[in-house]
Amino acid sequence: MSSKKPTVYDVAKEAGVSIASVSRALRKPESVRPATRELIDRAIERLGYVPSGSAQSLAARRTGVIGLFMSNLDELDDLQDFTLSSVDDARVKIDPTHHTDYHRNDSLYYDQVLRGCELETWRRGLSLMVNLGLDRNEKGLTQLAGEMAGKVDGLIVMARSVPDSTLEFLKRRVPVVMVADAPSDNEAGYDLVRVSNRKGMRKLVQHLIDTHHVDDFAYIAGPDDSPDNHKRYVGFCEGLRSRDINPETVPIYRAGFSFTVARTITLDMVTRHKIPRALVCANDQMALGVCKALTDSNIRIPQDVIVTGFDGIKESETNAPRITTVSQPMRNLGRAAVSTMVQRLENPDAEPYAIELPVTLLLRESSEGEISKKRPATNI
Amino acid sequence: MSSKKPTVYDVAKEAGVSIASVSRALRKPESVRPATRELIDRAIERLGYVPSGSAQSLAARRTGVIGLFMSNLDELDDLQDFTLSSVDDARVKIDPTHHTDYHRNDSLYYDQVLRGCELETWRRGLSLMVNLGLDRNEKGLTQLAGEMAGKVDGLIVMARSVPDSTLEFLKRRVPVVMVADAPSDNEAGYDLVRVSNRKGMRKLVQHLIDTHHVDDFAYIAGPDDSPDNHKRYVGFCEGLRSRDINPETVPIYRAGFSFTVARTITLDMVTRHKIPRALVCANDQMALGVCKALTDSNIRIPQDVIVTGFDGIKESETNAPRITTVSQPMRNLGRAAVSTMVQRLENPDAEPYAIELPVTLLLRESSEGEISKKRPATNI
DNA sequence: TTGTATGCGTTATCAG
DNA sequence: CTGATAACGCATACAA
Repeated sequence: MSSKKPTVYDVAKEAGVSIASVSRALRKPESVRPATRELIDRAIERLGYVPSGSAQSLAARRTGVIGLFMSNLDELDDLQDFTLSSVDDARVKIDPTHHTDYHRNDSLYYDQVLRGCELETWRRGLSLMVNLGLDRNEKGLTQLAGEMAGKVDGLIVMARSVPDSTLEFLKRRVPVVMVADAPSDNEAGYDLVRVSNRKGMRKLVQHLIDTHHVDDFAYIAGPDDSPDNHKRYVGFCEGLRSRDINPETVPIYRAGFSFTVARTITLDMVTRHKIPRALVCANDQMALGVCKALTDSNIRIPQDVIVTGFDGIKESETNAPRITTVSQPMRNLGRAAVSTMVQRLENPDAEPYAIELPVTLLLRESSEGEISKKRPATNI
Repeated sequence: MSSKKPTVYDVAKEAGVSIASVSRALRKPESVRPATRELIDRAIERLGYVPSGSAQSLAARRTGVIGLFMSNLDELDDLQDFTLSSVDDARVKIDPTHHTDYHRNDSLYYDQVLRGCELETWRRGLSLMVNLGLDRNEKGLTQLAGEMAGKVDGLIVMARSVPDSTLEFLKRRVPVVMVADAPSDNEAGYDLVRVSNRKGMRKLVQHLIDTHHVDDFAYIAGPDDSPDNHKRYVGFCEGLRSRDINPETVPIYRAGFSFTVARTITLDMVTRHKIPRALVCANDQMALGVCKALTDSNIRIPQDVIVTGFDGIKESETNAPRITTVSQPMRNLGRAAVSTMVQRLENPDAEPYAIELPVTLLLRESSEGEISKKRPATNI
């Protein structure tokens, strides 16, 4: 319809005032006489004027946008070229089996954190810009993240989605908040939002020992380069030591956070009759794989073997039996990240923040056996 | 560290060239002599220069950002004020029962569409800006969406997340792509991306009649103001008529897409002994509610009653029995929306697009009974 | 190929 | 309270 987007000039002319007044009427309405304000509002209404975000940002030196950078690479697996076509019919498909495509489960984790970011930015009147960092090489990643950094006031980065060098680069331009556990605590000049991996795992282990008198463990670990994985293992050891069990007596199996690998490993354990009383897994996916293997081998959970996970993904709850796990406050991770970023923006020179969110140990059938049905636990 | 962010001027000075060359070196590297390009690249590197997105957008008259506006209001229910605190411990909770908080299932739908948008914007080198439109009144909504419209090249709007008036307003400023079915086809001046609701439901009904000889239906409908719901019902009727069944003989129950309401309704039907051979639901949540009610009443699915859903959410697959449903290509909805927007931006004066994505009828145990285990169906 | 100058649409500073 | 006017950081047509 209208050929060009109206600008302040158009509005000013239409209202018979100067552009300065228009700007004021929008930003500080009380600083302009009601009569003229009325005039301006009308003009705006008539023209359908909407301020240009770019110009606003440029002049005000802030965008009101916070960036979220995530990687989760498994997306690439099923990223086929997509083109619009006119196919338009309903296909029929007999759906023969349960799709155990657990490989995409961490997407769910990201979704939740993302949702938390959306909520908190919304609540604060900010916008959220989301960018995936997929298959690119480091140079491409840096460039992509750089472009983003140019468009936002601050960047929230999910764990391990960019290499350290890129992070260094980004930090030079905008404040960065990492959502992740970090190798050492006061690592670098960025803020940190994380969960109590260590304490959660420790408490879990102590519970198994105190309540179920477990003294025969095995640990299914994630990838070595994952700080989360590391912290959980540390917590695991702490728990053991606190009850006078030497962690070095406990076998560790590395399954890289993978359902399939965990399953294979467990099947192998079954074959070799080397099954412990409790299998503690560094995440839920692996716990699910372990359960699958055990169930298929007619080994009872938890009567024969106790299985535990970590994260609290949906499947840990829909699985049979439901899996005892340490649930992360994923939504709140996102909200905390945004809140931290806002603080940082308001206070650029403060010391690096490092906030740690509490986790919740969820005791369920995979360790407790039958649980009496009380009222549902509230969850956040 | 560095007090101010470097600009083109800084780079130009550092490299001993003009700002134009710097700009060119970034935009069209081949249009600048390798030697000077090298010079510039070095300077950029040294200064850690990142172009200002705002300035770029302002000068280039495009932002490279696409906006996604969603509403899903159930978020508000659990949106408590969130503040950073130093709570830092692991809580323990006995998790006594399966949380059937199905009320949050459509979040999953949104997540998937969103994910599709992320993928496609990424693939095209664009950015995605996400905004929630929560509890605001119409005026607030319009303002929020308006602000967003000022920051993006185009706006993708999820079904029913803004009132029509707001839509009209937005359309005056940026191209709009709706993700939704629409009451009448060539409704207004915006583009449309939707799925074959009608055809999917029709095919489902025909299958039930042809294969299972069902001649005794009941229909569990969603909210009246949902075009999706409406189209599905139309398809339902078409399917019946195509097999010489008069749709008017089929009772309709309105459950507003709600698990709980559907469950209640079904329990009532059980009490009154008015259970048909097949219960066709307008979405999966309701189908899940129906199943719950039937199972609790010791009624067998599908031997006694066939139950079907629509959407293909995760729970339709993890439920026991798995629910026959018409699955929507949610990811592709997002990707199609972005693709459509890109086309629109390249071709502003084209006729309104209206693309319709095919759905897939997934036959599962809630209608078929035991299904032989073949290889898993591939899903996109 | 490279440099100069102008415009993009707002905000903000100063006078009036 | 209102109106000129100078940034804001970059792209680009035009000149050199």
